[in-house]
Amino acid sequence: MDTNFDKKIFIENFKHGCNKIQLKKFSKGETITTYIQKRNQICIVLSGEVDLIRYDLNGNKTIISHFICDDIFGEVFYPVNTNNELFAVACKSSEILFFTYDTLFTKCRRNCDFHKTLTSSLSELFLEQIISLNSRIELLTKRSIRSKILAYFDLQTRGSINRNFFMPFSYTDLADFLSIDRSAMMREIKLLIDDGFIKKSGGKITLLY
Amino acid sequence: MDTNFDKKIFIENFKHGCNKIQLKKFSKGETITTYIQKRNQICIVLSGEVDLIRYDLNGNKTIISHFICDDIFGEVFYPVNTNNELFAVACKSSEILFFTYDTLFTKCRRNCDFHKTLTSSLSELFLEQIISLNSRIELLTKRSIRSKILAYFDLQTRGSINRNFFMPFSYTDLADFLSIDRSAMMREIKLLIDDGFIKKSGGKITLLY
DNA sequence: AAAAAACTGTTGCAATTGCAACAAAAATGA
DNA sequence: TCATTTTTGTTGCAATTGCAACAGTTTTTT
Repeated sequence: MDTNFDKKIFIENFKHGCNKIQLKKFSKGETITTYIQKRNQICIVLSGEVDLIRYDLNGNKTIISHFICDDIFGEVFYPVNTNNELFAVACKSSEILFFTYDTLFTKCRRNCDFHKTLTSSLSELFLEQIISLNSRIELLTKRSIRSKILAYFDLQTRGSINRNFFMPFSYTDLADFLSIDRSAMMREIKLLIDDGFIKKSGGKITLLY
Repeated sequence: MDTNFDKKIFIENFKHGCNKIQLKKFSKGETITTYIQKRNQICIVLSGEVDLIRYDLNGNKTIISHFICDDIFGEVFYPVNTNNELFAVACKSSEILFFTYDTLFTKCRRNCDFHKTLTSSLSELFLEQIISLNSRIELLTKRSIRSKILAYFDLQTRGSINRNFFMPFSYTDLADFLSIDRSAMMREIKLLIDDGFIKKSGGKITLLY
């Protein structure tokens, strides 16, 4: 993700003591936050990676989303859901910025510049988030495994001249992301190779069409 | 959708002549806009309803999303896509507010209050949008037709005491929204009725579990 | 009021997809 | 370094799902 969001300004301002925002560090496996309604918490990933996890009534674990640097997450982005709790867990050691949504629209005691920056940066971040959600929906609404895969590959090669890319995560995770069975996905990828649509060596995929 | 977005202020300010924002009316079937990259257009539905439509290479029509009052749409929310064009079309006679994303961060000639309101309202609208996209993803990632339907019904009955609701759109459209075959969906709904999970009379659904 | 269009309800059949299960390879970590 | 865990790759089989097709309703248009 390539935002205009200026991390340096954030951290700089943070150091100068805005009292409404907190920066915390987490090591791998630590729970960053649980999604509790009405706390209005917003989190931004400054470094590291974060999984958003749900445990359903049967105890099954699902990774709902995966956040990387500059991504924004928090319970305010989710519809009210009484059925099951969501957890944000650090996959790597990560630095996370915390604040509440209300914070943005009230001035802090020092009336710091941070708030002004934050408010305008936030629209930018929200927008990035919307684009990324829309593109995931675009993939999820494809009606077959083949078209899901191709659409994903296509998205990854946008802007590349050679029409190739390296998988940003494992095939197991890709199946999860596209909400399809892993083995069925692997089968379909093999068929795509046999049909001469793509080439694959390890994590490198090249489109041939 | 229940936003804090204050339409009255918008329109009031518009009348007072902010030169960066346009209000246009469309009658049913009219094309409101085509999604052309780099124009950075943002639209807000003040009244009426709007479909976002894609025609793919085979000429198949897909309704990608359906916007109602207070919803926000525009090409800035979509990833770059060279394959096929998107069209926003009025389903009913509609009033739409137009402006560009850049507009928000530059003052208009009159330095009007509108901009201030708009900027802060916008975060609110963006947030609503993110919540609604997340909840759609939640539905789309369910692995079976039955669980998709139940999750949708569940979402609709949130907050209702009688655990019932009226379909906000046709069953045909619901199948589209959940990205499943309509006949397969109808079959599954019948099974849910037979299994005693739900009750259905016309567009009214009651959950029995 | 009649005609046309869109939506609902249903079904048999075929195709895709998910599931279970396993071996091999790769990555992790003790 | 060796042991353990995770990921990849593969397959047969069963189940779900999509497709096609049609009749009956309802809604919209002329």
